[in-house]
Amino acid sequence: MTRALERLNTDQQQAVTTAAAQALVLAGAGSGKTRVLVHRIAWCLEQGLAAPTGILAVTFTNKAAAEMRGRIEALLNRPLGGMWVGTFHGIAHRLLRAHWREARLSEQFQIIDADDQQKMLRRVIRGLDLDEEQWQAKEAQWFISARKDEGLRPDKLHDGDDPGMKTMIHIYRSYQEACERASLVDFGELLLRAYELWRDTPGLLRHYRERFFHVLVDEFQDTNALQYSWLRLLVGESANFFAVGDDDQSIYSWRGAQVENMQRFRRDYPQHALIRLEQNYRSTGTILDAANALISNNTARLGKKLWTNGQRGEAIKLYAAYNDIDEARYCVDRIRLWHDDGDRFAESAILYRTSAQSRVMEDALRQAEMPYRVHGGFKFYERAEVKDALAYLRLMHNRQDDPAFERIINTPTRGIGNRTVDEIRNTARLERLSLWEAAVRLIAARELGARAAGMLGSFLRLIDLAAEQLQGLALDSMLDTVIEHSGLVEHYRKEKGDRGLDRIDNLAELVSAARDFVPDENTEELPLVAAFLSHAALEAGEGQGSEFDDCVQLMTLHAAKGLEFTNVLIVGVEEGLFPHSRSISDPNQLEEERRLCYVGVTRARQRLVMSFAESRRLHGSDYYPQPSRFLREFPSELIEEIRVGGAPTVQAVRETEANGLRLGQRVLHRTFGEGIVLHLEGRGAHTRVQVNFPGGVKWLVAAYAALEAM
DNA sequence: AGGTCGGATCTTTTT
DNA sequence: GATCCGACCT
Repeated sequence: MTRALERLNTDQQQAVTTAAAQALVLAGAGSGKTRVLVHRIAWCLEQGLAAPTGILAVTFTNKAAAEMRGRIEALLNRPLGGMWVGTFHGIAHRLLRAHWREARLSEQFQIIDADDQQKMLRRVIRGLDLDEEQWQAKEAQWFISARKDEGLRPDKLHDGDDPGMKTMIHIYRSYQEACERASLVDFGELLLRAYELWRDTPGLLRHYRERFFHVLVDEFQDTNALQYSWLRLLVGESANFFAVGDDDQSIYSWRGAQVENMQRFRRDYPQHALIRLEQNYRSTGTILDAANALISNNTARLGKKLWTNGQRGEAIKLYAAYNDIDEARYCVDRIRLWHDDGDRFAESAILYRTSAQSRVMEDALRQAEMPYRVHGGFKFYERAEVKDALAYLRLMHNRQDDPAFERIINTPTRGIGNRTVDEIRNTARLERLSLWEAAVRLIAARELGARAAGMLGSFLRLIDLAAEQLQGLALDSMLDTVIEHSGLVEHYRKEKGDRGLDRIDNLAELVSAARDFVPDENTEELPLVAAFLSHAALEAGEGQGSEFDDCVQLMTLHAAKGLEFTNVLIVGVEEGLFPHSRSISDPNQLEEERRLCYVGVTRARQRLVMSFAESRRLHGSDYYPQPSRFLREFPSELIEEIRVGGAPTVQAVRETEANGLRLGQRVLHRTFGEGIVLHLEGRGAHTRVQVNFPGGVKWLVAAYAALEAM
């Protein structure tokens, strides 16, 4: 009996055994999507359709890649044996390392994270003598990343006689030149280079096409234009392409993901098999009915309806809180009851739309002395002190690494001031040199004051000398040496409060991370230092440990995708917050918010609680939001409303609507013209409406404004 | 060179 | 309300 088909339902078996070269699996939440992918691989191997070396499996997150790797090995009961399993970025990185010459990269190239990228852009913008108010690094970063995700280089862009666009393109070009000079590659660049590598090197493409005849992609709905082109290039017309995804869980369009890739796949591969996995093994019937009803309000879906053989389960609880603090208290009470009934804390998750909402929850949890863990937020390798120490290592590894140079030139402070650094920057820009080279030249040319030259010289010597001492050391001793020579520990010791001590602890943690570091199969060919630096950039690492402790789980709805919990509480289900005010006026963004809600609802196995507050403190002032429109999209028989104070019920909101006003509705005003309703506040004669008119956003009292519905 | 103060900003953030 | 940034002061 084949292991590949063990414990699969008929739809899953159909997907796993499909004879079609290209298959698109529409896998609903909780329908066993990763399972199907893993079993598909086992099937191909068992049937002799592929050798391990012929398989490439791609996902988005390191976590998902690690899980996939583990599950494949467990199912096959042996190591991967030459299979490539990784994230898009990890695989792209592996290709670029293997073919750095063809990719026109330096052998020493390093990866910069979003933070370094932004700093670099700030420098570029300054160097171009542009007004930093008008040309913000953040916006330029967004622009450049978006263009790279579309596969566009500066010379492929047209300014359309728009001076703003012209400048943006100019910034893009200058930034790219700066990266090349410093041998640096940002996240988008990894993908774009890897794509161009294949596109422009036919021999290489042929090699990989012959090798990877089986390409499998998880979370296909999250691919961007470039990732799709890259896959398409590899697969060509005839290779096996197994894509698993769920259009209803597409929640990353704001960072370039294109659900349209699912339709594109269907057009590009007319012979494909389309398989739906609709049987859900996770949630109760009640939860699935709610999820189905909610998502049916979206248009342009590929269509899918989840069902289960399981139990109906409890009604969904909807708590109308007096305010955000009351909401948090309710959540804590609720979790306490579940815990008393025997659920572990870790089986309960609190999900929210924005990270800012975690604070009130944390306060309540701490007060109740309930253990909790906040997911997301600061990652280990993103901490300033860790990046400082790594910057030393990076600069010793590659003197052209400008962001590393900038980061540590005066950290810890060593008497090299802004004037000197500016001088170096200018020289670097004018002479097209790296900062390091510019510094060397300035000293040689005696163009600096004696004091500055002395300080700078000793900094350069410090790096050179330490770099020499590192030769032949083990990775953790290297970091130990670097940390010692840099004087970082002394530097942080001076910082007041416990913060400095935390930082020193983290440096020690970095050394032990280096000691325990084992490259995965995507980086094992590299020198250990390079592998470690790449690892630090590509895998920022979770924040604080405690992963195995029994804690209540707190995270944003985005971060919850792919996870499941016995008990889920979705809080702040209010207009303006969820859906977020920034998404309300755009129908596409609104649908994405609804998908986000769908993702949240389908995380729950047994029990789902949603809540909204009558008033909420946000950005330091009080808001009086309406319950979210999403709440009205759930069939009322599935919901049990819980009300303590005088909070408005969803029923009351339905009455307000009966007055003819609805959120998102087009209305006509005698003097302001046509607009869209953004907010509703209060009830009956006191109803106030916020409307987005062409002339700006206005608050009106509904009773007087005589708005006409359109 | 480093500290302090005022002002602007405040969605989500796989890599 | 918190944080991040830049300008200004010491």
